[in-house]
Amino acid sequence: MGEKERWASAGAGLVSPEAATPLRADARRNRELILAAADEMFAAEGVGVPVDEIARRAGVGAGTLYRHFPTKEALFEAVLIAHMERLAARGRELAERDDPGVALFEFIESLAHEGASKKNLVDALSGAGIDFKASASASKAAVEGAFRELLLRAQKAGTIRTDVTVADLFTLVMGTCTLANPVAEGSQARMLAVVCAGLRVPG
Amino acid sequence: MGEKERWASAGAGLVSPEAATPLRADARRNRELILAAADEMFAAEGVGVPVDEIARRAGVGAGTLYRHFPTKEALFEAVLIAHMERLAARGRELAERDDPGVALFEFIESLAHEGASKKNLVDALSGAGIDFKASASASKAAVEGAFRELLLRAQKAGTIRTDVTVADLFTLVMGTCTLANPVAEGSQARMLAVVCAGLRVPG
DNA sequence: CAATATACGGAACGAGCGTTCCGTTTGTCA
DNA sequence: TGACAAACGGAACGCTCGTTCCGTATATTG
Repeated sequence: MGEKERWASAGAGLVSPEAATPLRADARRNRELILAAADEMFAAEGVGVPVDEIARRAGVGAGTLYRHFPTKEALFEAVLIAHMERLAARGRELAERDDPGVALFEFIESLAHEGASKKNLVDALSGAGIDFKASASASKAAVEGAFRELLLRAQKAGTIRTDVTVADLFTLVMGTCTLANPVAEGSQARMLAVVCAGLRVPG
Repeated sequence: MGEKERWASAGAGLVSPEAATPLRADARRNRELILAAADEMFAAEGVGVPVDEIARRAGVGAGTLYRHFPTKEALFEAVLIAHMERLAARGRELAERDDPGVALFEFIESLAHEGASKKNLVDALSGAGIDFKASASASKAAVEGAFRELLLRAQKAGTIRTDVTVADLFTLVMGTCTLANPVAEGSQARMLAVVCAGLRVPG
């Protein structure tokens, strides 16, 4: 009774209007704790972390976690959506900039920064074995849309070579994140420098 | 007894001299079938494939598989070593070339080609959560050594910017492989073009 | 403060998968 | 060809992990 629907709207996050019955205070607090814990754990250990561990980290029982997110995948999606919405917002903000070239480069940097050591986000954005449904794919589309506009503008301005696609860039930038271990200091910066240099129109 | 030792030398593959007791004919044949099946399955489905499925694909029982490779990880390692040895050989071959720049670019292409749609190799080479022991890390070192020499020569020749490291390049190139789905035709080629362009010394 | 729906915790269940065990088959060698 | 070690197949075991269930606790409302 009504629980499925609450889940659905909760999954959509900031997008939909508030659910019919507002959550009880402790429930809302726990929901946030779970999301925060999941974000950290997924980022640190990958999607393989046991659900119980996330629950423990959040200081709640497994049952509580499942009350809020009916499935591990749903939890994962909720975490991703938060990241993607932040990214999309950043993209829209950069679209206002004057120089399309530096706007694109700054977005690329944000992308890399957000994705660093978050293999989940990386996999999700590059589409590796993760199939989105409904709200999640909408968020992904928002990110891609913002990125596409930035790229197009920079290409029209003559700063960027015209043969690369949004998907190419996604993969390239995300690739620099898959190995974000603190091993090599400045490694990611150097890689991004190479990519950005390679993007400029030759000559 | 003596089985552990046979495993050890079998794991080292082409490197060590032949084991004391030569394998029976059917055993040798099955070993090859298992390796071939594992290579295909790992490449297609990732390291998550059940061992039983590999055994079935190879047309043997699970027990047989475990007789040859005492652990799933051992099987995985054996597959990887084969790939790495091929790569290292290619690197040594290219080190003979006249133009250090094109030699490096050709090696990068080989690397990308070998790694395409083989997430296992990608993860292994970039060091993502896979810890090698003994022979495997030797193979990895061989690949890295060959790569390092090619890079150094090209940098000395003034073709390649001097701030990038072998590790950077590994990550960058492997990044172009993580999404090798047949979605975008020519995507990998374009990405490699960007990377190679970015590697050249500016000006 | 009492009544009640809401939410909680954690034990228990079941599926999937790596690994082992053992009775049976087959290659090898005299 | 007969005997024996080597190798085989696949059922069975145990562990991990996602998910469910239910008795208990607590926020909310009048």
